[in-house]
Amino acid sequence: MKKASLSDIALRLGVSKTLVSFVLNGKAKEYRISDDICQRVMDVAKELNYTPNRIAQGLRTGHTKTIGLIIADIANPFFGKLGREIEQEAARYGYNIIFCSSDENPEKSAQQIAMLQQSQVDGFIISPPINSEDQIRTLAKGQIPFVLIDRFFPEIDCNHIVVDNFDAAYTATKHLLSLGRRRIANITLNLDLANMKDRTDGYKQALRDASIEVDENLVKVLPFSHENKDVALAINELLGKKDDLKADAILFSTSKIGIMAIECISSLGLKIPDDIAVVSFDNTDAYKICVSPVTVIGQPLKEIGKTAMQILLNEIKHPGVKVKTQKVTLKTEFIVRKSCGS
Amino acid sequence: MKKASLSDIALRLGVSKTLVSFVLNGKAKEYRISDDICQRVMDVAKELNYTPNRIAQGLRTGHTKTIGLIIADIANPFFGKLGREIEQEAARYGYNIIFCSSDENPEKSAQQIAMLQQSQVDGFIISPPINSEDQIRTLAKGQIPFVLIDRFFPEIDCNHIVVDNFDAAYTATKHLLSLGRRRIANITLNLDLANMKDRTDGYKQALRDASIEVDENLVKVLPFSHENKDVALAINELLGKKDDLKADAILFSTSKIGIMAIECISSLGLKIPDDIAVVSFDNTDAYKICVSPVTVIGQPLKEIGKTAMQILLNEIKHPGVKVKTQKVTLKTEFIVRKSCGS
DNA sequence: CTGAAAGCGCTTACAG
DNA sequence: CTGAAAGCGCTTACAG
Repeated sequence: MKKASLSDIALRLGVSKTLVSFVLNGKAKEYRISDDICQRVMDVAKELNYTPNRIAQGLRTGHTKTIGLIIADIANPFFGKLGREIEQEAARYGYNIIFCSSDENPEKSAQQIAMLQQSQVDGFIISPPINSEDQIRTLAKGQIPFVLIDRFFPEIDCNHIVVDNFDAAYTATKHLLSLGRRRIANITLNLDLANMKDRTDGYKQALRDASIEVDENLVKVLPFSHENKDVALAINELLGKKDDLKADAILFSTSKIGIMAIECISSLGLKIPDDIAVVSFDNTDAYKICVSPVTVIGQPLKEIGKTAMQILLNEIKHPGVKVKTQKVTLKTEFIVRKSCGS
Repeated sequence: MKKASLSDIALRLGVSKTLVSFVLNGKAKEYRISDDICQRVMDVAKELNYTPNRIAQGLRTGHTKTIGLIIADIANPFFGKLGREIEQEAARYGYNIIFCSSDENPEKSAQQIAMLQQSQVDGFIISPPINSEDQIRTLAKGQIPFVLIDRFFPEIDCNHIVVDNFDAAYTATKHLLSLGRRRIANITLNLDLANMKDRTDGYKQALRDASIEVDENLVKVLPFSHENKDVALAINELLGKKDDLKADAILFSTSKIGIMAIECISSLGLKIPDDIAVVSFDNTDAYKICVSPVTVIGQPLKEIGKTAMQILLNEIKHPGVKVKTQKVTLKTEFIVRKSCGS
């Protein structure tokens, strides 16, 4: 049994599709359609189990009520939680989310953007990989609203909502310093990524402000597709040295790194915080039940997701009107647990 | 600057849309279109930066190349990882995924199914909440292919792909028994959910097979929306008793429960596995860095996701032909770590 | 080999 | 108050 369409209802009632459309879209009073006919349309619609074809609506009206979300990896709890917040906010306004995991790969994200454009999404929320500047620039020239999250490109003028990464890393590093740690390391990802760079910059600045020279050997940069062995190598280089060359604390720039690193540290038989203090970005669940619960920099995921959707929906509502680009920087929350000692 | 359409190309070249459509869809040789014209169409398409409107294609052809995914919560790493596998497999065939988190709420899932139907998805992958039997039954009567994952309704004949929950729980419980544990508890979710029921059933059977009477006081059933306090209450009831009434081991039926429970156990100052042995469903990252790395029942997420998509795509490819419903049960992997002692 | 035409299911000026 | 008609951008019989 095929789905009922507008004309099925119209035919049945001997009225025009126009009428049916008006009634079903709540424009009955606007067009002063008689209560009688109005009621009959509704009745038949219910009887036929009518439900509008959004694809047809989309073709006609030009908006599909779906938005495209491109993040690094939906399996990463950080992005999963962010996705959830975005979904929730979107649902409140009847929008659907198509998600795409880019794996921080600009070729993939380019292809995903193209695909989503073909699908006529009404807007994008993107966590752009490195080397995707051109894609974003092209997007900025186009008509489809979008907002960047988690990172952005300082040189591109467009909506974005990020977190004060510099400040967060600075705070975390100072915390470590205040507890007497001096050989503080940082394990991070490709520094071409603005957020990662800011984190490492904040870390370095805190050291300098404490008159400690930055030792580049203590900054380990991992590839995006890092696996346990990459992390293990970094940990070995950091901790497998003589006492006065060894790191006595580590700042992890992502929780994915942190989890792998802690697993590695434990397997080496080292104790946190006694042998090594540890602090990490992202308040992931794993850190709560860790050998030594991890002191973290928590990000306001709810606020990021909600704000991103709000900005997007606002632009979708008012196409053409060039509102000021929204550049939002949110504060993080520093949560002290036991992994830094006391 | 508006997006170029088929007719823009046709107009420019003074040919018909038909022709352009044929060329761009790789049917040039099938319709023996001259190489010359073929080339010119391609050139103009590139020049105009043409890209097909999938929404229009969808309206015309009846398939949108998008599939709807309904799971409990994309922020839950279990579903996040599953979503990732599904996305990956879907992408290989040019399909997009719209995801919806139902929160195990049947009203929400009903609404999401309706929404996705209106969006003309080509198929569904659903992890159905309790009390959604009617929705699934209705779906089964309809034309849109779908496959259930993680749980299913034994009385409804439809595609599903699940894991041998009974066997997994049985194995885990036997493991605990073999290590001398006798007062083994189980913390689970609403047992109306088939997978949860199977887990608890497997647990009970293992006890019976070891001639141990099942003590219903040791089975704690939490609401779906459980929070720390709910888990804390269960833990207190299990461990806050006199020695011979106290549980000496717990099987967690989900990792979400497990993580909360372990956090709670730690905060009580109890040691795993000395004070209490612990084993859990789902090999989540958190368990690897846990106070005492947790022995788990790992699910074959990759295979679940991949198989589900395969079944779905196959049905989409062959509409109408009523293939046999696919009912797949996969094996789990029992991974022994330190949380049960030795 | 190529084109005119219909139609997917809707919305929305326009006309009366 | 109501309807005929156009059109969103495509695909696909059908005809020549």
